[in-house]
Amino acid sequence: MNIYEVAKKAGVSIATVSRVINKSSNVRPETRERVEAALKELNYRPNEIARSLVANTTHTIGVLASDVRDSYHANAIYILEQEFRKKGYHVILCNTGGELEKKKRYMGLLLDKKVDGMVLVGSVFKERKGNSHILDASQVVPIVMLNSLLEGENIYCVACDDKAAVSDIVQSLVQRGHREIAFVYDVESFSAMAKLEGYRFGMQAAELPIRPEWIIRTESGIDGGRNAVNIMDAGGAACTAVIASEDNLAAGILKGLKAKGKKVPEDVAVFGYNDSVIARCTGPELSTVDNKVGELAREAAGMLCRVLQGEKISHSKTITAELVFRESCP
Amino acid sequence: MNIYEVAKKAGVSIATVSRVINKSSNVRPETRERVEAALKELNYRPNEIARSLVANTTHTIGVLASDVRDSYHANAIYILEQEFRKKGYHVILCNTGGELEKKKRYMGLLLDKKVDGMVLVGSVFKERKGNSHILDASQVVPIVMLNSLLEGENIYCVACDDKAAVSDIVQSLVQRGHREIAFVYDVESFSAMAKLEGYRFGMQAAELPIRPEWIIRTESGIDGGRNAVNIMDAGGAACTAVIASEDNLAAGILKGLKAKGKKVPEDVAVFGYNDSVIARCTGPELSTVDNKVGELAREAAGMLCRVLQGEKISHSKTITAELVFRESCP
DNA sequence: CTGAAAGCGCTAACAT
DNA sequence: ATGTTAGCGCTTTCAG
Repeated sequence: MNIYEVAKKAGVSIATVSRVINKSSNVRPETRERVEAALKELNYRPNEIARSLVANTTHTIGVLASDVRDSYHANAIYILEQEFRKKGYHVILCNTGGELEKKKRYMGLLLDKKVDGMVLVGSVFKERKGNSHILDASQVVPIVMLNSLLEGENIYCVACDDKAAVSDIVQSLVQRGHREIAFVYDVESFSAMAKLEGYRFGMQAAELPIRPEWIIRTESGIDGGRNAVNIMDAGGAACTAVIASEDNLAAGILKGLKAKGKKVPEDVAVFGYNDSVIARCTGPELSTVDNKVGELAREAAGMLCRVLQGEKISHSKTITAELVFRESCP
Repeated sequence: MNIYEVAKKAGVSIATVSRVINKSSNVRPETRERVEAALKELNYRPNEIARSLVANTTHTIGVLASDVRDSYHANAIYILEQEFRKKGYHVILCNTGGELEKKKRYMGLLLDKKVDGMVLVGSVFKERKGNSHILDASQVVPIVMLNSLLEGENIYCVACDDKAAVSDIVQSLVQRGHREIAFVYDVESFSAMAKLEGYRFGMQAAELPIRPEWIIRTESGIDGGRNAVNIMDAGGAACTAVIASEDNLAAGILKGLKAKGKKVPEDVAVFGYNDSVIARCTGPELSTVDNKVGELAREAAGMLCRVLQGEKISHSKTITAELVFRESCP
């Protein structure tokens, strides 16, 4: 079933069929009707691959994330897909994991497939050094980075101000009388580093000393959180509040504290990050940070679409997070 | 940058370039080297769109799920993407939501884009009646249904035996002395209905009566679970155990019970479903069902790939779930 | 072993 | 207003 068959059935040339399909230029109403009848009868649908080849645009966006299973990524991807769909774009999803090689390979494949643009979800995409693959790809298609920052002609960034958010947490905790506050994180991502900076900044702003044992790096996940409590304990780091860089870490911390007989929030206040469903499942429920992933994703999709339409837009946008207070730090 | 430029640089015809790219037939080593040098030097990469057009295959799979934010779907999609990637396929992701119209539209778009096959994730894709869009699409490309069942020439199904799993839960509960067991669910999906059947079957097998107040339909999510407790309470349905069709419902049930001063598992035992991260975050941690979504997804991807390679395979495969006992029902 | 040329299904410039 | 035709970038007969 192709355009030739339609043309034959309608008794016109393929050019005319193409015209009515694309609602372009002038076609005599009479002819148009004949063609539309043929279209309907044959149940014709244009081959998008052929269209892509000639139009040199696929209406497809490549979305890279390290791991969709992470709820932050899942949320971002959901919104991205919805928004792009509204604008007529498909989304090719790629789970790159953390390895640089894999990210590079994926980006190459997406370019081969002629995506119109890319969105890199999460701060793992900002490498400590060597972001040349991103720069290279941006020579070909526009790239939007969701929650990391990278400068480049054809690169656009939307990020949440994680530093400010954590600094705000510290301030809130200080107001509640806390002076010994720990910070727990897992991976050394751009975003985790921003949060750590926020912690440091907040402590300094409150003129509080920072003991090195209060900054704890652990494995990811609940077990990582639980383990962080052990590390803190072993280090003799008594503290009355803990800020975790992820809700799941905080959930583990809750478990760890409970195991040590500490009450939350009476003995120790706990803060998570992301406002994921986890924060509402734990007992006590977690105070956390709503880092507005939906808003970021909506913005990211909007930016990319505007760029694709040839608009000139600002290269970066920051969104402010919001603290959510629940039982673990009322 | 196209094959013509490479040909020119190497001083050969485009046919020869194509041959070395595709490692096909005989090319004189000497010529091959010249071409490979040109390839490297120009940093040439074939245009996959053009290839797709002539090959009539895109190496792309459409994956439809109602909502990636759901951790079950996210898990499925992660594995699907990984597995397909290994075999050289890309994945176009579609979040269809629950509406039939949207599902139909998406399937049409994917066919237009000439995907090589589709995977429908989750039991929302099996309609009560009117699955003609799926049947129609299966005339064009093979379709794999992950966790629902539909018969068709070119349709393949991988499902978890949810009925058996819930029936097993009931049996376990009965062994622990429970006789008054409730079942809580949210949407009336194929899978939820299978679980409900399992509940009924299990109760009957244990020769226990089923009171209608024990079967509760509520909204989705934590609040739905919490609400289910109120409904049960209002209905005067005293029971000593509750089985939820989803972990998040179970998490809500835990909260609801706590609010009513009931202790879990002492007063009421609670079972979730999915073995999601939620089950390990709650206090007490949830007993739940590991419904092997990873295994299902791996199997689904494997089946589709085999079908695409022309293999004849069985049209359906069932995977057995596993009960996971934690604090809410030790 | 290599090249010329047809064709995948479509759009768009150019004729008529 | 409509048709003819030349590509888009590639693979694949078919000749040589």
